[in-house]
Amino acid sequence: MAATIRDIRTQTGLSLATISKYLNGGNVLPENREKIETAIRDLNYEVNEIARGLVTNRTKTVGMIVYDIESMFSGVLIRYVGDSLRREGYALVVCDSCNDERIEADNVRFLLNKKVDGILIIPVSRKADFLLRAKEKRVPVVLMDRSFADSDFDCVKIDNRMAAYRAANYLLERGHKKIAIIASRVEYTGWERFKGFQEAMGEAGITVPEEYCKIGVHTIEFGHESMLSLLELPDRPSAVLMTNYETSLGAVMAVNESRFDCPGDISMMGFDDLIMSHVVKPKLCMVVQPMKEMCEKAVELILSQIGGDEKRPPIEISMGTTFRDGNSVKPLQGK
Amino acid sequence: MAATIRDIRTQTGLSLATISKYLNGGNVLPENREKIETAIRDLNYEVNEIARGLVTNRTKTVGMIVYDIESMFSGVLIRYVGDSLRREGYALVVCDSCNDERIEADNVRFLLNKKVDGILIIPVSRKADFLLRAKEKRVPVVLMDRSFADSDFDCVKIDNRMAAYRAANYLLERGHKKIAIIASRVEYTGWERFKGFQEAMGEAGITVPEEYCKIGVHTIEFGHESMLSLLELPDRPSAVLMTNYETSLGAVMAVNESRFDCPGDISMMGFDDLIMSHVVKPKLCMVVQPMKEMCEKAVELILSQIGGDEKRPPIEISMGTTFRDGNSVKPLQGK
DNA sequence: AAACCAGAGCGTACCGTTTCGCGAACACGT
DNA sequence: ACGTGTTCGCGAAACGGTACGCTCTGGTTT
Repeated sequence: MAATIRDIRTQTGLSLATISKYLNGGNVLPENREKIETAIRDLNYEVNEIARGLVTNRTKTVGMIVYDIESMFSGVLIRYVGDSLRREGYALVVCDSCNDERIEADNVRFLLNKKVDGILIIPVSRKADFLLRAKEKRVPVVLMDRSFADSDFDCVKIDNRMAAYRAANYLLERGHKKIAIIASRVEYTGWERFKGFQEAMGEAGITVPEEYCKIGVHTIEFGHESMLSLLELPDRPSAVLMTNYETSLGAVMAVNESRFDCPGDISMMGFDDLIMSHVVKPKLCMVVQPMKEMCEKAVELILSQIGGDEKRPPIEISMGTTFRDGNSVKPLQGK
Repeated sequence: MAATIRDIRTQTGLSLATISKYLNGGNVLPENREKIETAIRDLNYEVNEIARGLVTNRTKTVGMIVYDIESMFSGVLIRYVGDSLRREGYALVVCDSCNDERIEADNVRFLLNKKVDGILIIPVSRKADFLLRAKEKRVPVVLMDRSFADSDFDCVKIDNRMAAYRAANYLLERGHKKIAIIASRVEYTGWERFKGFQEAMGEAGITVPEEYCKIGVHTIEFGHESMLSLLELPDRPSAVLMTNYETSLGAVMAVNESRFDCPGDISMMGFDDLIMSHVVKPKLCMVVQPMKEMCEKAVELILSQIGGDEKRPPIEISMGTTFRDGNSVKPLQGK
C-alpha cells in the first residue's frame, strides 16, 4: 500500500543504497538529490521505522516506569519527560508499577521485549537486581528521583536530605521548637528527608519526641490521619513538616476539618508545588523540586547513553530545591 | 547477541517454519514441541517483536492523544487505558496536544509514522480532517470523551446533556431557582452540558439571566474568576453548577477565599470525582463520570477493530453518570 | 486396492530498511 | 601521461521473523 524505498528506486533509477544514504543525511549528487526529493513527494514516501529498527536495532522509543501513576508526582514527570523526548523524535511508553516490585520487574521485561532504546525509571524496589536484564542487553537505564546504594546507573534526583534540613531550619529560625514530621518509612526520598530533618533538629539541640515522628507511607490518607493524631496530642506541636505532596494534602485536609486553625494554632510546611496546592487554604509554605529540569536532565542522560558508542562511567546528578512562600507558618517571636 | 529463531533451528534440527508455527500456537508433534521448548530455554530465546512487526505489520502498540495532559481528567484516562492495554500485551504511547490543533495533527502523523496499531484520542479540533491520514492508512481510531458531528469513528463518551440536565434538576428540586453555571464555549463537553442545563431550567419555566452564564474555558483560573464575579453580583445566585473538574476546583477556591460560606450563602455542584475533590472543603456534591468503564470500553473497541478482519460500522457508546453526595447544597425549603 | 484426507513439516519468498566492499569517475599535482 | 586520492553509486547480503503452497505420511472410505 504505502510507498517503499523500492518505489523510489524505480522512479529515480538509482540504487537502494544511494537512496538510503540520502535518507540518512549522506552526500549524493545534487542532481540525484533532486530526483529523490521529487520522487518522495510524488509517492509521499515515508521511511518505515519498523524496518529501519530491524536492522539498526533502534526503535526510537524509550520506556518510563513509574512507581505509581496515581501519584501526582509521577504524572508531572511523565509530562515533562514526554515533552523532551518527543522533541527529539522519540516516543514514550509508560508503565505503572503500582508500588509493587513484582509488577516493576515485569515492566522491565515488557519494555525490553518491546525493544525500547532506553529505560527511565522511578524505582519501587530497593535493590537493582531486576534491572540486571537491562544491563545484560546493554539497554541504557536512568534512575529518577530515587537511587540504589551500590548500583552504577545514571541517576537524577534532588538532594532530599538538604531540602528537609533547610525546611526544618526555616521553622527553627521562626522560633518553632516543637516540630513534628510526617514522612515515610519505605520510600527512599521520604526517609532521606526524615534524616535531614533529624539532623537540623539535632544541631539545634532539640530531641524530637517519638510521637512527633509520623513515619508511614506517602499517601493522602497517611498525611490525613497523622495530622489528626498530632492535633490530638496533649502537647501539640507548633509546626509540622510534611515530606511529600500527598501527605501535604492530607494534612491540610485534616487541619481544615478540625477545630484548629492554620497558621493560628499550628504552622505547616509542605513539599512539592503542584497545581493542587494552589487550591487549598491556607497557602502552603513549601519546598519545591525542580521537576522540569530534572526531567530534561534525565532525557539528556538517556539520549547520551543511547547515542554514545563507547560506554562512559555513570553520572549521578543531585539537584537543589527552592522555597515557595505562603502564609502557613506563624513566626513565634518571644517564645 | 540474542538468540534467534535460526539458533533454535540449528539446535533442534527443525525448520524455521515449524518453529514459527509453534511460536504462534500452531500444532507440532509432541516430540518436536519438547525439543523446541528446551532449545528456547537453553538459549533463552525471545521472539523479536520488531522483526515480527515488519512482516505482520503489527507493533502491538497503540497511541493515545490527549487534549491536555495537564488536566487531571486526561491523566486518569491515561492510567486506565494503559492498564487495560497492558493486560492484552499492548504498549501505550502517550502524546499531548497541549490544546493546540496543530500539535494535535502533528501527533497523529507522529503516531502513524511510529506504526501504532490504533489511536485513541480525546480531540481538540472540532473537525475530523486531521484524522484522514489515519483512515487512509486503515489505522483504527476511537474517540474518547468528545466526538465529531459527522465523522464515522468509534466513540466512547458520556451523555453530557443528560448529566447536566439532572444536575440542574437536583438543584431545582431542592428549591433553588437562581442557578448560575460555569461552562465552556469551545469544548464539546462543556457546551453540551450547558445545553442540558438550559433545557432543565427551561422546563422549570426559569429564564437564566445572562450574567449567570459564565461561558469560557475549562480551567481552574476561569472557574475561579467566574465564581468571584458571581459572588459580587447584586442579585447573587443561590447555587452554581460547575461543568468540569478544573472549574469546580477554581470555584471552590474562590468561595473559600471570599467572605461567603458554602453552603450557607451559596450552594455548589461540581463535576468529576477525582482525588483532589476529597481535599477541598466543603465536600462537593458532584456528577461523576464512569471513567474506568469508559476506558475499558475504548480499549475494547480499538482492539476489536485491530483484531477484526472485516470492517464493521462504527460504534458510538454513550454512558450515564452518577451522583456523589456531599454537603455543598443547601435545601431551600420555604423559598 | 484405489482414492481421499487430515496433520505435520519444509522451502522459500517476502517485509523495508541499512551496510559493506568495491569499482567507476573525476580532479589534481607531478 | 600517470599514479593518487576523493567522491559517489551500486549490488547484494544481512536483520529476524511470517506465511504461502507444497510434499509426505498413514489411516479411513468406498
